[in-house]
Amino acid sequence: MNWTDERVELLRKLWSEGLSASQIAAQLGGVSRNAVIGKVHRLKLSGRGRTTAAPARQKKAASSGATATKSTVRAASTHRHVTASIGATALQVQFDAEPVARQYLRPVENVVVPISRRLQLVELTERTCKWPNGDPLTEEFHFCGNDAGESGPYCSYHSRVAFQPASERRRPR
DNA sequence: CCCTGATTCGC
DNA sequence: GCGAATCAGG
Repeated sequence: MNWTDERVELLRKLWSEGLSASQIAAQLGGVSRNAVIGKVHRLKLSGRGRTTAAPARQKKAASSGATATKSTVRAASTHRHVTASIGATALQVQFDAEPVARQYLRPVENVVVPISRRLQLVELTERTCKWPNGDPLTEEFHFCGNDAGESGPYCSYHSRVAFQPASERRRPR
């Protein structure tokens, strides 16, 4: 892959939008994050507000079933578009509009999908949750992307949804 | 360990 | 100019 004007332009755009080098590399395709960083420097584009950083970590996969409660309860509040940026990683984290909307229709336990990192297919790694959200034919489509550990393809939440034992299955009715 | 950007240096 | 290897840090 060579740096065509278009690719450089896209690089400039994404970099200015605050995406990390690895994410930009993923979207450009054919280049490593190092390649992106190197190019950024050569273009003298470094430093965009927040310098050095790596606070994009959604820790705690929970070791016992107790932890799961937290996220479920929290999201139940309101559907404010909490545009939380995780440090330098300007991932636009928001609550899924659809799932939250159903909340008032059925105030049952575990109905809300936890925060999604809204990753594109190319951004998935071996450790990101591959639970798909939305219609694959629309722009809205994305993957959960939260930490999936190494025990499976999904995060703790989606693992429970996907591999729900028949005994625990509550008939949605 | 995961990830982040920064620098170096052989190609 | 390019980018893998390496460094420094959260």
